[in-house]
Amino acid sequence: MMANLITIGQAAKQTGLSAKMIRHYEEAGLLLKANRTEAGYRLYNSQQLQQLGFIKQARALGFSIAQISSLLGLWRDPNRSSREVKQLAELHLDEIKQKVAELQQMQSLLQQLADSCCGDEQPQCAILDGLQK
Amino acid sequence: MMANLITIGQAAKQTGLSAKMIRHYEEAGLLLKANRTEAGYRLYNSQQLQQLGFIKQARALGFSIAQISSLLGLWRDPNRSSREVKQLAELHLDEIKQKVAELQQMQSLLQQLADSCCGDEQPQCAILDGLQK
DNA sequence: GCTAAAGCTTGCCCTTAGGGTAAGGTCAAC
DNA sequence: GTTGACCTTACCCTAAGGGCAAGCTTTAGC
Repeated sequence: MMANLITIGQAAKQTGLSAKMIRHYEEAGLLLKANRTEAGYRLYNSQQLQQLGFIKQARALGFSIAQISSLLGLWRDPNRSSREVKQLAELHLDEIKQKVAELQQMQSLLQQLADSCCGDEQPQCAILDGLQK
Repeated sequence: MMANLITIGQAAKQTGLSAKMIRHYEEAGLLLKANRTEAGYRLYNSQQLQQLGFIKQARALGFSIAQISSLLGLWRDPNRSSREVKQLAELHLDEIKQKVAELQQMQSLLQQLADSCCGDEQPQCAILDGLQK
């Protein structure tokens, strides 16, 4: 069995994460404590690399560390039901939708103010007036 | 002249901010150091209340403390040009638009994954498969 | 007048998801 | 044998506050 173990810097390059993130995920409990060399260097195998990739994808979709912890638990659980996974995903989807709505509300109000400000050399400014009200 | 000075708790109630936020804004330099009673209690007048209202409105539009510091500087400056204000607003508007775009991208990808997950009792799950790839 | 409650003060730790830096140990190449 | 690249832990920093503790002040009730 070719162990093919790599250090954290290699793992970082291969996954696109930073070494700092990988240590952070370990400390946060997403990963089991990595094996170490005699000198204390962390060592990763291909399975752990795959988990790191999973985490990266989940982060890219905006899942929090806590949510990813749950997702990884389901991922590792052969008795999971996809319903549980979908529930987690839809909860997060709702969070995203709400954030989008909030931001769009801000955007709309701010755009209105900006549109009504002539943006010239005069001190009179509809934006400041709007904030003052 | 009826001074009409109020303590921080009253100011908080009247502005809808928390006392903690008001102290935070003072410490961050948005407000001049509030006058104090002999016992050290902060006192606010109507002008300062108006500034707090301004800050609250600006926060509601998503401006950061640093941006609000600039906005307040312009607000207080009789020689300002509305062009400067509008520039700040449009910079922030661009930030918001970018954030919306990022979130909508996440939303779209996550929705696709969720849609392709049947969400039943089986362990096979398109969401986990998608995160694994 | 006394006392209890409510309000104020500062100071410290906590949150998210890491980034940055320092001091020091380790490994590989030359 | 030494230099440079890599690794380790530990600490402080971010934004915008929330929460709590210890202690002082003011107000209200009796």
